[in-house]
Amino acid sequence: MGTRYDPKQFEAKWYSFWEEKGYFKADPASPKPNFTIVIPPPNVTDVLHMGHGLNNTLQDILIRKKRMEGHEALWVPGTDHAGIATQNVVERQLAREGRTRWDLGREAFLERVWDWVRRTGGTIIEQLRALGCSCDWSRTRFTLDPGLSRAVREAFVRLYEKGLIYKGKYIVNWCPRCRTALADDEVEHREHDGKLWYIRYPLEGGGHVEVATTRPETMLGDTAVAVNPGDGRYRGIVGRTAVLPLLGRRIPVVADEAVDPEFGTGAVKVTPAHDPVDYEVALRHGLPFVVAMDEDGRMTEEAGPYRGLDRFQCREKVLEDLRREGLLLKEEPHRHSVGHCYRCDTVVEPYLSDQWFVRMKPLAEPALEAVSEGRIRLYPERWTKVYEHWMRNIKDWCISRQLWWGHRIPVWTCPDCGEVTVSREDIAECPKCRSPKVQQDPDVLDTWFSSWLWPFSTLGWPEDTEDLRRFYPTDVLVTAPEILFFWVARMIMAGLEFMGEVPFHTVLLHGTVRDMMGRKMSKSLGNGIDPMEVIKLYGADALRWTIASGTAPGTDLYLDHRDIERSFAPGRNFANKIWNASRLVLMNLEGYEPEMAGPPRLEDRWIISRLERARAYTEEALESFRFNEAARAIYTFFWGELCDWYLEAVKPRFSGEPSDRARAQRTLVYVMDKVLRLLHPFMPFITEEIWQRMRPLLGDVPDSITVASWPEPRPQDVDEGAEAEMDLIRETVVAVRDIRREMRVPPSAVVQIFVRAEEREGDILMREREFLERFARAKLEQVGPEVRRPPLSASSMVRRTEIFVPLGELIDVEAERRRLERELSEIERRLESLKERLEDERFLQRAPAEVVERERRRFGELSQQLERLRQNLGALSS
RNA sequence: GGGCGGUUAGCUCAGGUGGUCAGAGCGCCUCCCUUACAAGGAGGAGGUCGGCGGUUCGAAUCCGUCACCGCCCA
Repeated sequence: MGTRYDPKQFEAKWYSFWEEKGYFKADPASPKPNFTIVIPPPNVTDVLHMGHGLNNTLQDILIRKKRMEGHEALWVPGTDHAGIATQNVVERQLAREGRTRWDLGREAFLERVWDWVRRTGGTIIEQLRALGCSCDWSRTRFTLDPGLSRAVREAFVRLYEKGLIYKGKYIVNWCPRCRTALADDEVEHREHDGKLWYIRYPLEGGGHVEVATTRPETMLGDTAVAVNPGDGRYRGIVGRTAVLPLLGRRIPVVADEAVDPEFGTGAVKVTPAHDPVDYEVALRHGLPFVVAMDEDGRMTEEAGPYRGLDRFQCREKVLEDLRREGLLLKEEPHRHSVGHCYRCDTVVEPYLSDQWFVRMKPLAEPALEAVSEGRIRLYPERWTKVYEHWMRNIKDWCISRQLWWGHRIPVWTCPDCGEVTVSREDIAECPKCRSPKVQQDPDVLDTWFSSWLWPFSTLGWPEDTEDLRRFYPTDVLVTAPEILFFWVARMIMAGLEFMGEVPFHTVLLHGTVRDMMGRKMSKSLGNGIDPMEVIKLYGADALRWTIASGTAPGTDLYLDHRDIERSFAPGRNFANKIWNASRLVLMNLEGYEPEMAGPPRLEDRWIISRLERARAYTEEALESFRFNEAARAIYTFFWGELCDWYLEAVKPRFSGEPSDRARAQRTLVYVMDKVLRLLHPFMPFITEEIWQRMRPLLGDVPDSITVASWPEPRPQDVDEGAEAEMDLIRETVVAVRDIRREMRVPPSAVVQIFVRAEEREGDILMREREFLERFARAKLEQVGPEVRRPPLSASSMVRRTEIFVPLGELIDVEAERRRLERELSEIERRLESLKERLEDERFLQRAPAEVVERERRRFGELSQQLERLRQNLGALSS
């Protein structure tokens, strides 16, 4: 074994081994209980980023633990076709060649996207392997696979037949760059410093009305001016006719509750085809809809002289013209939020168009109940409220997208007889009039319309497959809260609607990966950390460790992209510690014969007891998704107890008496085996590497730690006596070390120690004398209740035991005095506050008896210590 | 405008149900290349747990309020 941890030597090797052995492959016929996770499918366009690293590390920890616990563990991997994102990538490539998708035509374009997907779409899947993810790759799915496409059709047709899908002309969010509609939640609102312009609209028959707007270009589509019916200022003009400046269109003044009298002048322009609120107003008042802007964000015929202008150019031109005509009264700074396309960041335009919708209310109700009744639980719990609020206020879901890449809407229209056919299978002729001219709707479905089926479409739905029967519902869904509505909520609806059962019982919502400035890591900001680079430099285990120990429930993970050493070295250092501790153990296991082992010594009982406590804590923390606390429990046990104390304690025994040596070896093998198992879900590679080296000594165990059993509770291992005794030894050692350091005793010098102790403590110290002497670099001269303080000695107290270290010339009386005085004042301080409390009648009456008792005991101990300290301080002067 | 989260050591963060909980890692300082590990060992300094008010015998921990930061929804 090399002296340094070098993950490159073994990570790839073990991953191949696991795959070859088929450990990640779930068997639907197995008698074990299930544990299933479906991966939040990354976009095919994605390369692994830290967000994936976080998301998938957590899933892998859960799935590996359950696998070790003897579950039939299935983690279904796959990717999402990501309609807009993927299409954008290829469109950008085309743009570089000076072409558009229309130049190629639908078929050739799709060919090209498929080409690209086939070439690079698998990248992230390979990268997940490097991370150590134990997915069942034989079940890898893609949302455009034939099976999943069938699922989409089935879902669409069923909803259509139930009357839950309809087509209609509505105002939708339109991205003029992507040339498609977006769902409400695909729009990102951002505060923007804009302006509010005040424009004068003349009234027929004299007078005028002033309106305020943030989007003056839309006035070209105005069909009314509206005021609030309760607004006295405008009572007189309701019902009159205004003349739209620039175009001369005659438009009525109407009164509508939707108008906020506080906004601007209290009178607003109404643009029904380009504003969702105005759209509603128009319906109420029977106003016409004038589409002044087209799907590219250019002005239409209706805009008259502005026809053909881009919306932003048009705004400038309109303002200029109004100014010239003296109709632009003023402009003032105005902060408001502007919607942007979540894929390309273009400013979104409300746009009136024909779209397909899903009626959400009927789907949302059972999904809301499932969470409210606790059939699905969200962690952290606070998300429950967010979920419920959204579900109660749900709006219909616009599912059509004017894209080419995606599932084509399975609706055909016959131009001859007008028949509309919705079908699971493609049709070539109209089922009613046999016309071969039937045409399929050109639009595709929102990507989420396929991913909301993911927990069961990946298992074979709508076929009644063995996998589906066996593995649905899944258990835990691990994802980021950002897609709680996009995805999680809709999966719950789909699961209930199509499977009649919730898709998972637990949703684990983790944080976001951010940089040190709190910004979300993203490629566009250039603040990302490439997980592959981290793996190369520090190993996948180090990466996973950093993630796990940095992930408190629901909190964001902050990483420094400018100093990745700082972020990941701790994980690498821990791995190195594990590596070297294992080397020590393995180097000393020669001639290991467990049957020869003699009785356990104090440290043996102690470390086994501590192991059990660490095990219990880890278990509890993991079951409640407190990954960071589980990681910390293992870390402190391994480093702070096993390495710092136990390994040091047993070293001499390697060359000692054979039965004692065998006992030490046996304990080491036992502890290492167990702690490696506890660590395995976090650091699968290094634990496998070391476990394999120990395996010949472990007896009848599986071929891999991946399928070794998860450590079970062993309450009988907890040994409070051993823990208390070890504490005494450890504290005594620390006390002597303190004195050595304060008195600048050379590290190599051996000091003498005299201990005044009660019989019980004295016996322990005598029994563990070798141990104590080696750790403290000291010689234990005298122990007993009557031991006197030798002259020229430094002293210290461990509970009721006093330790004296005679120093002869080495003693620095002043330093010792300072040391004792420091201790003294600390004890006085604590005594003072204890005294206050114990003199407080109300405390004595109302605090639980055990608390009072504990404080009394503490007070007694401290008083005694104080007394001794004072004596020692006094002795110092003499 | 509504909702949620955060504000704890120089930095990044932990601290399930209120009573040794004032912690970890990194950084800093001192000493040590002791044959598992210098990616290490032994120690140390450093915080009135954002402000104010309240509940309580007792609050970093519960409640209210304010300030700043961030997120979500409209």
